[in-house]
Amino acid sequence: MPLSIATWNVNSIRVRAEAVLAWTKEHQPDVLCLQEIKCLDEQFPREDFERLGYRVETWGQRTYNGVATLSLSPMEDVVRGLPGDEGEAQRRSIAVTVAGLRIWNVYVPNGQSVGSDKYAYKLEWLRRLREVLGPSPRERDVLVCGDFNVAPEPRDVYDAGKVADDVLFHADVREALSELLALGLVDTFRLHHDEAGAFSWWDYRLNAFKRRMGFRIDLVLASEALAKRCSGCAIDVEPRRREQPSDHAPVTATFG
DNA sequence: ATGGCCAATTTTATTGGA
Repeated sequence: MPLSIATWNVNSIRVRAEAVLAWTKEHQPDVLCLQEIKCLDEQFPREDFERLGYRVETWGQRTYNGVATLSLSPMEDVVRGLPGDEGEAQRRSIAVTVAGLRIWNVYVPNGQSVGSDKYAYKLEWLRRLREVLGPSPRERDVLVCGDFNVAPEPRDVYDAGKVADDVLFHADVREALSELLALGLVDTFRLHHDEAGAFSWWDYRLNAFKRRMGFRIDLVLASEALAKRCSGCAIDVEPRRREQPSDHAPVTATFG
């Protein structure tokens, strides 16, 4: 049975509720992973999505971060956060199981600037994600999707020379992403597209979207067994063209 | 030229994002 999984950093669900609801109604992904909901669990517009047939699991926080996973089918074994999170930790991940498929929804830290404390936290967070996934991608069907805040390769940024020291493309974070992939995960977009210039995020400043100055940092990673059944992966840039958009575009992968 | 925009809160500035 075909299954579609979408991931979208919405940059505040309260500002974007109408746009996200319209997109969800139009595309009806089986599972929708949202990042940067920027609200408490009780502020999430749960009922609006339930009216579209979705179950809703949130891991929100005030002001920053926050993730939510929505599913047309029941979700089991919901795990909020990562091992090692402190009591007041940033809320950046939620894992659920849908039809036997383990789905991690992640919002990897941005890192602010190379060499900063936040950059160290980004690398440490990626290490903890790798540890919690452990050998699972080789043992079962696993998806890890979300905003990774890392562009994997030169063809995933608008100008690899210009952004070599960018916090989204620096060698250190790309190495950390490589180590995650080495667990047995596949970047599903690259199963179906070889071209450069396909991006999922554009800075609000600099007129970056119109100038095609983007990064592909929103990814759907699939365990190798699952990747064999991946029938497509696409970035939908339409929502980014509209009024008051998120700075990220949604990415949808489908499995046969 | 190293900034510009956007969202939330601490709101007429500041912080963080990416």
